[in-house]
Amino acid sequence: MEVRHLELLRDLRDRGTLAAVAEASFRTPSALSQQLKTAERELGVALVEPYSRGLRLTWAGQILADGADDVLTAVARVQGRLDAGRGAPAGTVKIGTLPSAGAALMPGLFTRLADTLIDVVLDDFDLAEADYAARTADADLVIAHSLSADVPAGAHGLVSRVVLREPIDVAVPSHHRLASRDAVGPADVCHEPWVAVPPGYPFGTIHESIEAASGVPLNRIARVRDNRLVESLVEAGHGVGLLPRFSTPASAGLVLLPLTGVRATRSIVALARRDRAQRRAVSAVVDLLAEVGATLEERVRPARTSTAPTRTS
Amino acid sequence: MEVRHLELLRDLRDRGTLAAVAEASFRTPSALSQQLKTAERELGVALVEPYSRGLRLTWAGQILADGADDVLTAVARVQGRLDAGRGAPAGTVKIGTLPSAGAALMPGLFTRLADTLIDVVLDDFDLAEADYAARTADADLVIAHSLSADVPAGAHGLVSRVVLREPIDVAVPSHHRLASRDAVGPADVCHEPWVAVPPGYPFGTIHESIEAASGVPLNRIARVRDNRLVESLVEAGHGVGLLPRFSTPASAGLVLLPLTGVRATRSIVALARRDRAQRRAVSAVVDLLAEVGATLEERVRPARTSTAPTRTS
DNA sequence: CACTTCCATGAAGGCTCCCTACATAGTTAA
DNA sequence: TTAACTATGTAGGGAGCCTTCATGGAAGTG
Repeated sequence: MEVRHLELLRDLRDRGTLAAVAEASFRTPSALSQQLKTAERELGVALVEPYSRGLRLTWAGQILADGADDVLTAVARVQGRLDAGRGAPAGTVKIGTLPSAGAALMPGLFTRLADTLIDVVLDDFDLAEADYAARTADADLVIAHSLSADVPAGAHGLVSRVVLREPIDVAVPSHHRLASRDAVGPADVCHEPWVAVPPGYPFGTIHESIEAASGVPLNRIARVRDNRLVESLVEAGHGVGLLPRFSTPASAGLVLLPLTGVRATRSIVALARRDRAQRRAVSAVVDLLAEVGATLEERVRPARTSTAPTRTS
Repeated sequence: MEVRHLELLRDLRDRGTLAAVAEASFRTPSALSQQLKTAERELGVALVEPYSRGLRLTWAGQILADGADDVLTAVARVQGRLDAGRGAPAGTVKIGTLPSAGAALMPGLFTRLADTLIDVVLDDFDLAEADYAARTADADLVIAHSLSADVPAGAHGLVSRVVLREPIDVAVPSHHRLASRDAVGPADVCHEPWVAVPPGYPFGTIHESIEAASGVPLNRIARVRDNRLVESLVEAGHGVGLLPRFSTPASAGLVLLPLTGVRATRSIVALARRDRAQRRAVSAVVDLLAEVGATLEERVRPARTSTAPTRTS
């Protein structure tokens, strides 16, 4: 039983096809196919079977793929202990993030990393909530979000940590009749024209909650994905929209109002595969992200406290 | 970090010198030396340092050697799960045993293995109690014994299981004045001539306990290791001796008497390295050994119950 | 102190095995 | 049917592991 084979089966389970694994590991499908054959010959069991255009793991293949998680985690743990004995964490951490959370967190992270030996390579992608988990195959750390729970869908078996709980506010133009309010509820905003999102996209559930709470179907004048686009439409007075509080830059043209009466918070979560999370540099970055997140929550909340008393839970 | 390197460091830790590891793995010391160099280059840390004639692990080497235990155990666990899914356990199990316990256990084990797919390769050696643990590097399973506790000295980090608790009896010639007794105490036997063991050998502690309990120094007419030799000297009427109850064949010439008043029991223990213990065939053999042990304990105890009531604890 | 023995290490070369390149065959969708 | 995707098989190059042989240091022995 060779670790190389275990790793291949894990990657095959995670990426689905041999071709995808080959591309990710800079090898040819042929090499991997031969490796599978070798593993099957050595173990005397079928590990994969043809399925549709590609392959599917047999029961034995699944056992080995799952076992690979344990083995590779154990290896990573040893590496972590070695690093710990050697001094400060170092190395390169590959981070993939959803853009808005990255905008809120990365500046603070980069500041904190300045006097460490850790380098960060940053990638960003805008995906459906359930698709972020799969990106942990490529990146050491994936910054995802979840609107319903504290751990996004599909993150089973991954290490996850909430680094920030971010309120989703209602954005209105600064000359709007509601602009001077401290907060708004569903009844206040249900008759406004809305800059909404395409079906299935993250904030959609909040739009639906407003409809459910007020009993009024929203007038969606636009369905866009990009938050900067939402901002510009709202600023121009075409309607109101939903925007995450910390990721939205202060702007003269619009005002963010806390939304009460419906759940309007998203959890920003750092996801990592178990083995990658064992790396000392990776766990250090997660700690720093949580620190940045706490700073953001602190910095904004007291600002409102000065004008109006807040309910501290 | 390659598993091959971890394994090498573990073996080096367990066997002491590169030459010993080389011999055990059918390679040359040169190959291993080069492998160590490669590992040090890849990790950027010194793993070994010259010490006396040989090598010594550095702190980093120790971390990796200990980590190897975890990693290789995880690998073995996967193998075990695979075997479990495949049906009956199979393969070859290498057993090393102390001779007397082997004599008691192996016949029953071989009987039970007859209709399985498991093969056993048997080796035997007579060692000091603390030296059995080291043999787990060579054999999958080591049958050792412990007179003081349930786990022999030096067995830290190994899987151990008591398969049999064996009383150590006083052997007297069949025409001896005590031969008709049901049991004897220190005061009964302290004035007899004794066939004893060399200093440091297993049963020595029991001889000393008899001296301590009776206050009489024993008259040791001989100091021998081999139990068959003890038997023949006792049968010939030269003195009395200590013999393990189950490992001593029924013989017309001598009688075994339970020894009361001092601790006179040894634990027969199956030892295995954590990774080897994960193999399905190995754990199956351990189960069978425990079964054989239970049978031995059962078969002998009720026999005495019929003549004299026993204290069941 | 010389001799022996047991360590580890280094250079040179063979050999195994892994990967790439290229060709082939099966499956799905347009 | 064609195109695009999958996996698989064969042939060949190359990296890396191991062996052989030689060297040097450390400990024990006469």
